[in-house]
Amino acid sequence: MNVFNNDKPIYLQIKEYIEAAILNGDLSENEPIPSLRQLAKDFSLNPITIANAINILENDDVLYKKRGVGVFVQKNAKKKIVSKQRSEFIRTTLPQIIGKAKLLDVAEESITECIKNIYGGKDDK
Amino acid sequence: MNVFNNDKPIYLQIKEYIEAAILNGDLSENEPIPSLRQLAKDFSLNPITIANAINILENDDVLYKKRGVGVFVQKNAKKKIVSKQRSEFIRTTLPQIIGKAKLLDVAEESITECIKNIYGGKDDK
Amino acid sequence: MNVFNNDKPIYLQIKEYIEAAILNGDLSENEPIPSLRQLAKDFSLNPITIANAINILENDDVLYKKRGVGVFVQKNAKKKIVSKQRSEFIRTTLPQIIGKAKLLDVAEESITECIKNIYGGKDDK
Amino acid sequence: MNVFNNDKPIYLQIKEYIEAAILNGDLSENEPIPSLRQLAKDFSLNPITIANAINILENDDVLYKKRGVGVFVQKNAKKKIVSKQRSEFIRTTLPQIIGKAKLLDVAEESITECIKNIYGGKDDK
DNA sequence: GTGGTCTAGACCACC
DNA sequence: GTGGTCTAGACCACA
Repeated sequence: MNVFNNDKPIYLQIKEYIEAAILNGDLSENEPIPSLRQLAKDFSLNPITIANAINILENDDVLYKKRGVGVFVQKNAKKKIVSKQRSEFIRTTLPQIIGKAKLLDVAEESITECIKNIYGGKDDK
Repeated sequence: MNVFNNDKPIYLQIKEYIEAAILNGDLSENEPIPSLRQLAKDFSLNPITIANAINILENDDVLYKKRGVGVFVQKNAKKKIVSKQRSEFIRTTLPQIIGKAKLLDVAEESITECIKNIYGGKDDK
Repeated sequence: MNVFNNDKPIYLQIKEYIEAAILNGDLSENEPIPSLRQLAKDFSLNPITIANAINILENDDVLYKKRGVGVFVQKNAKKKIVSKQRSEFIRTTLPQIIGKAKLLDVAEESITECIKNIYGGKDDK
Repeated sequence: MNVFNNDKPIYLQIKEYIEAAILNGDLSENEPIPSLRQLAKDFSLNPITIANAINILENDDVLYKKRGVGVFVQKNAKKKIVSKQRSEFIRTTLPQIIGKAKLLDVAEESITECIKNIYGGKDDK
């Protein structure tokens, strides 16, 4: 019935959904996104909930609005999203996780091994 | 002004704070932790919030209460915390995070550097 | 991306743009202004929005239309605009703004400097 | 019936009301402001409308929230409000107004005289 | 058609 | 008690 995770506000999930759509190219720069009401209908949500998500992305310089016309994807939106998430990740998530690892006595090698597995072998890329 | 992250319930942050204090040895097994009121004062929090965190840890068998005396760290509390969390951490959290790092194009070196910073030199401790 | 201020209706911004063009001589009396379609194209706007602005200025006796020919600047348009606005400006807007400046502790010099910048040297024009 | 100006969104008027209350000392730094629901009742507004205003001020670093406790005035809120409004004023309003004055052929002296009147004589302060 | 704002009323987690 | 979120439905200005 509900595609949304109950642990997070829906508007944040919508925000992430839009970001993902931009990142994978479903929404192109300088192109309009579906109208607020359309999205609300698609997700069976109140338009305000959608507006909430869009306003955050407008603040983040990922979307812009044209009065009476619609909502558009900013130029370089992709770059902005990635760089914002990356800096946030390096500043906050990463030290937090590594700190927890240390507290849990996770061997340094366990982590580096995990990195190697995921980042691929020497000439994987 | 506020040492707490507004995205997480404060009682969970208190719980994690106490766990961390046990893991890194600030709180020793069979020793009392600071009184509920003391903690509440230290963090400028409602005692109920502290009690909430303590009750969870009592349920987890990490703390135990002596009526009229105080709250104590269980024997083997460290082991309990670690064993409860480490395997899941290595199995789930770690790959998830490293995966996200790769998605965000975080340089492998950024991660290893962070590890060095937190884990410190080999005989740091 | 967007030359327009989102806080004001675009048609008002267009109206002010045309008035300014008349005041500073870019549009001369009894001469035609660019066609509605041209303006719409120039600003990437819906022609209706332009028409809206023009209609207001027609009502104000600043522009007049010749059917099938175009839109023209009225004789004495400049005078009309100025007389309509100047006395009110000096009587109301100016003291209001200077009052606000004082409230905000804006240095008197900041204002006089701004005046110099915009009014230019005495024989600037 | 309605103390609010219909030309502006109510939530902006509430925002300005709170800012004014901070500026004139009715709300002190590090002190809580009336609860969202109280304000809603006082103004006969929907709590969401109040929340809207408060969220903007939180973003502006003028207010901060404590979960389940209330909303508080930031340290230096006064300074922040003034400096923000001042820079905005100097950057935007001032050049706009002076520009309009020039278009309207307002004599430079009319402006400087107005400034003198409002900023006071030489040793007014 | 578009987005912006507001209401009334509800339920939630948290302190 | 606090703020956070969501709905359903309404009315507005604007393009």
